[in-house]
Amino acid sequence: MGKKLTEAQREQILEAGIAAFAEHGLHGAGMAAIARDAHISVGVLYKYYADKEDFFQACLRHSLSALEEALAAVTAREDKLLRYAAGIIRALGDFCRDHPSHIRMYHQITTASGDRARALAEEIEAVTARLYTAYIAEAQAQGDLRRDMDPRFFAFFFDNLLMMLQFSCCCDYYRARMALYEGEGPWNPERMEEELLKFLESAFTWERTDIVHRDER
Amino acid sequence: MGKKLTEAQREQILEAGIAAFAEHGLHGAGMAAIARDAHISVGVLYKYYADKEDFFQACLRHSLSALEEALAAVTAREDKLLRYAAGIIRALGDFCRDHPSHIRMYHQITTASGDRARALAEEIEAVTARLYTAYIAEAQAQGDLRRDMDPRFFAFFFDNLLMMLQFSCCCDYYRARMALYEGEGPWNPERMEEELLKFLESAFTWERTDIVHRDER
DNA sequence: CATTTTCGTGAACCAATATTCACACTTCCT
DNA sequence: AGGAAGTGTGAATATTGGTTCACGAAAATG
Repeated sequence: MGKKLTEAQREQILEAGIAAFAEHGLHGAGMAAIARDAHISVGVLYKYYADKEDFFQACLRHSLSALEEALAAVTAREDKLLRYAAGIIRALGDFCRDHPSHIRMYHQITTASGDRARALAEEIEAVTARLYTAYIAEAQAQGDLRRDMDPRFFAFFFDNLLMMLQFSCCCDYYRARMALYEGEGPWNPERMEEELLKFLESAFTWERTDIVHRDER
Repeated sequence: MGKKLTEAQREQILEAGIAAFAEHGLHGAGMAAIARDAHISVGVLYKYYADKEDFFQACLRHSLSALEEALAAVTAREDKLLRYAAGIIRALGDFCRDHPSHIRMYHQITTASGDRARALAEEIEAVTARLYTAYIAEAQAQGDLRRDMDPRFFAFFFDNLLMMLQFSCCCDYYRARMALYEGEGPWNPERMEEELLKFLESAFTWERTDIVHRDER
């Protein structure tokens, strides 16, 4: 009908794209289905975006800016390592609840290969990687972190746990997998955050000494 | 032409399928390409397997039996928790080196959704989930594990770290991501295993007490 | 108000690919 | 050896899905 698209519609298109890429993968998502979900025609997708790849890039940038915003708030606020970790965990948990399909899309992206994978990893992970590494190195210098480990490994393991937390929250496969560990007593998000913090606290601070050791039974 | 397939050829077909599913995903892998890689015609795929789904299931079962074998050896051998953890880490590291495409295929599988995801998670993860949970609960009863945390969470976090380790070893995206943490000094597998064990050891054994605490600066 | 430009539409086109099937070659049986 | 049964082949078929484009409707222009 010729009327120009509103800002809300453009947003709707990107969200429809994210949902589709999240559900069916970069290759599996269909442009026709995306257009239908966004209540526009396929033609308009190709007016605004050169092709499927270009559209996907737009969806990704749209999502990343929301994520960066959520994390920046925590980084500005906290300075003690464990409080920082707690803040990040909380912020990511909220993001999972607000935008589950974004997380699912990130997960789909991890199946890329070759140069494509490198470029995407750089774009998506560079922010948090540098953020965590700098923070953790600083904490070690301040004495808030054990000194017998390379801080880069800490940042890496920390991020590994956070990624799995997000996937376990949003992706069907990882949800089903988590259910296997839950058994009869299901976990709630608060409980999960609390236990992960306990786990991290000891991994962060405890150092093996020759004085402290348990019986060798 | 017309000669019956040898056992080696049947193996070759399954490996070609695994490589294809690993590279392009369940949906993206093409039967024609699989046949070409396995040096057989498409027709034979449909003689041995009803359809693509059936063939995929055969590939999965083939791979899972190899994985179970690798893990069973460790479970039978070790009984002390940290030695067990070290054995599992080592065994999975070896498996990654020997069969990287199998790990990549597992990763692709995690993008499934709905009932499919549940069924696959059950099939793939149930073995390790039960294994780790039982082992860790036992270790806690024996006093090898801190008592202030639910053992199920330990098993879960432990497996989370192991999954990420495997993906970081085999999948392009996760390799690129790990490189961001490595910086200029790349890590070798031994170093990684060692650092992960240190990380786990403190998380496993350290308990917060009111006596020990650091300055609040 | 007439004309031009911009924008959205969706049927049509085309490339990719899962699946089938008539054929040919091998093996087995008598 | 001769025929029957079994097995692999790959061109042909049908379907799916990305992309294009001629059309019509809305805004902009004068």
